[in-house]
Amino acid sequence: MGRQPCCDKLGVKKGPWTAAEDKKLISFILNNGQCCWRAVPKLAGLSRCGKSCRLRWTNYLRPDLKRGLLTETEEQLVIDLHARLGNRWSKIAAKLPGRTDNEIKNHWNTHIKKKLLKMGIDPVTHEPLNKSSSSPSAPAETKTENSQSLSQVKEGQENSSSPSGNNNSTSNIGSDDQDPLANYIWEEGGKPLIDESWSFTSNQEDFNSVIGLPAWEENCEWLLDYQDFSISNDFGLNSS
DNA sequence: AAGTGATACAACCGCCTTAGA
DNA sequence: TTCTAAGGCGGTTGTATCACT
Repeated sequence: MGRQPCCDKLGVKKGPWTAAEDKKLISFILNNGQCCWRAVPKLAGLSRCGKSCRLRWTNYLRPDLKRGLLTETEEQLVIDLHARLGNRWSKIAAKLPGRTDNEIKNHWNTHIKKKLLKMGIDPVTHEPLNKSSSSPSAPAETKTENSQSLSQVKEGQENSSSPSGNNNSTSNIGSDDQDPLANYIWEEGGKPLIDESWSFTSNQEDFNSVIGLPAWEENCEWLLDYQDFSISNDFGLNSS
C-alpha cells in the first residue's frame, strides 16, 4: 500500500534551525497551542516538515526544558531506569522532568555507556561484563555501586513503593509490560522520580504555577524575550 | 598554526501505535 | 471492523566543537 510521507518532501527545509525559524515556531505555538503538527509549518510560515517542528519544539524550544548536563542524581536515575526499562527513552524521560528522550538517549550513548563499560558493567544488561557474557539474556537486576547509591537517592521517593516490594522485580527488561515494576513505574507510580516541583505534564496552569510564570498568554512575551536573550547571548545564533 | 581524530548533540528517518472516520 | 492519517518513538546520521599531535 505504501505510506505517504509525513509531508511534501519538495521544498521542505532540512538541517539546523535558524533563530528566525525558532521564533516563528515559538510564537505560533504560544498563540495557538500544540495541535495538528502537520498543519503547523504552513500556518506558522515555515518550510519545514511537521515532524521536524514537533521535534524542535519538544527537544529544544519547550519552555519547561532544563539545560545543561544531567546531574549525578539524574544520571543515576537514568541508569537505574534503563536497567528496568531498557531503551525506552521516552518512559525514562518521563521520570526526569525537564529532560527529553533525545537528550537522555544522547547522554546515555556518549557518557553513561562509557562510564559503565569503564566500571566493567555491560550497559545493555547492567551485569558485570564477564558475567553478562555467560548469560546474555539475563535482565539487569545487578545492584551495582551505581544502582545502590541510586537506591539511596530514591528511598525517600519510592519508599519501597514497588507493588511487590521486591527490588528483584526489576528483571525482565524488554519483556514489554509484563514487568510489574515497570508497569508500576509508568502507571500507578507515573510521577517523576526526582524533583517533584517539575511534575507537571501538559497542564499549563500547573506548569506556570510551578515555575512561577504568569498565565500562558503572558508567558508568550517572557518566552520570546527569553529566546531572544538566549539567541543573542548564549547560542551565537544571531540571524542577522 | 594546521591537521586529524574524538566527542557531543541536534536533527532526520523509518517503523510502530493509536485515534478517528 | 477496517483503513488511514498523524503522532510518537528509538536508532542513526550529520555537523560543530574540542583536544591532541
